[in-house]
Amino acid sequence: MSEELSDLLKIRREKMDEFRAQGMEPYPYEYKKTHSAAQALAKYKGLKEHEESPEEVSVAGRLVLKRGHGKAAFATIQDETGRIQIYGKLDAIGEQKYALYQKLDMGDFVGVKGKVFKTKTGEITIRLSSFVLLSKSLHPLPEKWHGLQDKEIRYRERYVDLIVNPEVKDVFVKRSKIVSLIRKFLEARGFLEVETPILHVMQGGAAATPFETFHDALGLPLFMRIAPELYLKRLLVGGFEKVFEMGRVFRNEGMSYKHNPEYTMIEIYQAYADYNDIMDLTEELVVTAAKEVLGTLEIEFRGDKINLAPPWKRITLIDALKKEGIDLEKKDEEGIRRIAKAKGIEGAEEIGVGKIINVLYDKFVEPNLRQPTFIIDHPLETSPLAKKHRSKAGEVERFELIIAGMELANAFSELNDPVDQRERLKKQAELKAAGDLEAESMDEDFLRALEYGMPPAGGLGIGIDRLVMILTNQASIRDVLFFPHMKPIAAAKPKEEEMRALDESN
RNA sequence: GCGCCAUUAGCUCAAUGGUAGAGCAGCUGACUCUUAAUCAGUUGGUUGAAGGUUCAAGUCCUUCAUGGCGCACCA
Repeated sequence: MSEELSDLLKIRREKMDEFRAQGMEPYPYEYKKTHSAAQALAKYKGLKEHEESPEEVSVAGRLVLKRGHGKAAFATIQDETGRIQIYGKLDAIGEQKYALYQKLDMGDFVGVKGKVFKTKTGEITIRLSSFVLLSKSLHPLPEKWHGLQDKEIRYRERYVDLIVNPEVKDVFVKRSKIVSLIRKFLEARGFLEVETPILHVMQGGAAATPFETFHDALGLPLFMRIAPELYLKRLLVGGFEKVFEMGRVFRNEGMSYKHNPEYTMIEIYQAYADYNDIMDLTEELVVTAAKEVLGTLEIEFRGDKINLAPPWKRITLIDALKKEGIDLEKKDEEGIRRIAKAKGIEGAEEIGVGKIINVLYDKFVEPNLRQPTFIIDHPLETSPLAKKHRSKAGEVERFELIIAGMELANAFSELNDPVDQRERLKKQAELKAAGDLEAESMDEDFLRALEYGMPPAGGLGIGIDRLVMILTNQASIRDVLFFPHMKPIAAAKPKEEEMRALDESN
C-alpha cells in the first residue's frame, strides 16, 4: 500500500495519542445526551437572530464538516436524525480545549454541550461550553462534495456509504417500514408469525438449486432452505389456520439485478382459502404498503411509470401468451413443440410440454408486463405443490404477480390430496434422479403429514427485496440489501499487513 | 456462464504513445457568525496484478483479478 495512506492513518493515530495525553479519552464509555440533532433544531427553530436558549443541550454525533476561523470555528455534526451546526470559540471553552477542538478530524464522534442560538445567517447552532471526544476516527471520510461514488466500495463498505450518502439510509428506513407494516397488516387479520427450520434435511418447497452444508456431530449433509413451504403446511396439518413466516431463503443460482443468493421471502398460508382469496389478499397487502410508506400508488421504477391502483389485471397464462401472438389453445403436444421450435426455444425436444409453456411465458410474456398483473392457471407439470384446477385439465390453480417485468409473488390453492401429492413428488424424484438439480425431494414426513389431513388452503410467497425495490425505485436488488453478496478480494492482504505494522510501531 | 465497459492520490475526476495533474481531504500559516467558509504555502502515485510490443506505455496487445451494465439461468 502507498506511503500516503500510511501518512493519513499515522496522523490520526498521533492525534488519538495527543487527545489521551491531554486528558481526553478517545474512546470513553457513555455520553448523556439531552436531544437528538432533529429535536434540538425543532425545539429552538423559533429563536430570533442572536437570541440564545435559556438552557444548555447535549447532542452527540459524527463530525462531518469543519469551518475554521482562527479563534473560532463552525462545524457540523450528524446523528441518526440529521445534522446540526456547532460553534466553538476560544474564549468560551479555553485554550487547551480549543486546541483539541481544532484537532478534531472529520469522522470523529463528539459529544457537545452548550446553549442554542441562531446565527446571523439564520442557522440554529449550538454554542459550545464544552465538548468531549466520543470516538476517534482513524480513516478519512470520502469527499464532502461528491460523497462515495464507487459502487464496489459502496457495497463492500456499506458503513461508509451510509455515513456520506443520506439517500441510501432513506431506502433502508423505508425497507424497515415496509417489513413492519406487512407484519401489522397480517397480524391485524389474525395471522400468526412463526419460525421453521432453515437447515433442511431435504430439498423442497420450490424449484431451485440449494446450498449444501454439513452437520459435523451428526455426520449429516444438510441444505440451506430454498423455501419454508413444506414446514408451514405441516403447521396447517397441526391446526394453525393463518400463519406466515418472513425470513431468509438461499438459492444457489446466478446473480443479477433481481437475484441475490440469499434473499428475504414471506410465505403466508390461510386455511379454507383458495387462490382467488389469496389474490385479493396480495393486492390489498401491496397497495397498503405503497399507500402507507409512499403515500401514493403512482410509482416509477427503472424508467417505467407504474400505477398500483386496484383492481389489477388478472389473465390466464394461456391468454397472456395469446396476446403475444402465441396461441397454444387446443394445441396438442406436437403443436406446442412446433411453436416452441419456431420461437427458437433451445432444447425444447428434451423438456416436457408444461416446461415449454413456462419457458415461452418467461421469454415472451413476463418481461413485457409493466403494470401489476396476476398471471393465473399454470401447467400442472411445473407446479408439483399446487392443486389441480377445478375445471381445467392439465392446469393448476396458481398465480404469479408481475410488476415491471419482475415476478413479485407466487401462490396457489395448495395441494392437500396426499395421494395426488405422492404421485407428483414421485415424478419430481424421477427428474432429480435424471439430474434435475432443482427438482423436489420425496419427503415422506411431509406426505405423512398430508395423510393426516390438511385443510384446503391458499398459500403465497412474496419476494420482499423485489417489493422494496419497486416501492423505493431502486434499480438493483443490491441497493435494497445492506450487504449484498460480493466476491472476496484477495488483494486485501497487504492492507492488513500494513495495519499490523502500524500497530506494532505504536 | 457469455458479451461490452471500467479500474490513475484517502475521495471525485483529468492526462493526441513523449516529464502523471486538478479539486476536496491532509499538513503549515492567516482569520472570533461561517456553511461546499475563504486566502497563502505544501505533502502525498509501483496508474488493479503479471507478462508483452516500443527508443519510450496510464495510454497499444495478452492473461488474470474485482466491479458495473446487458444476455443466459432463476424468484
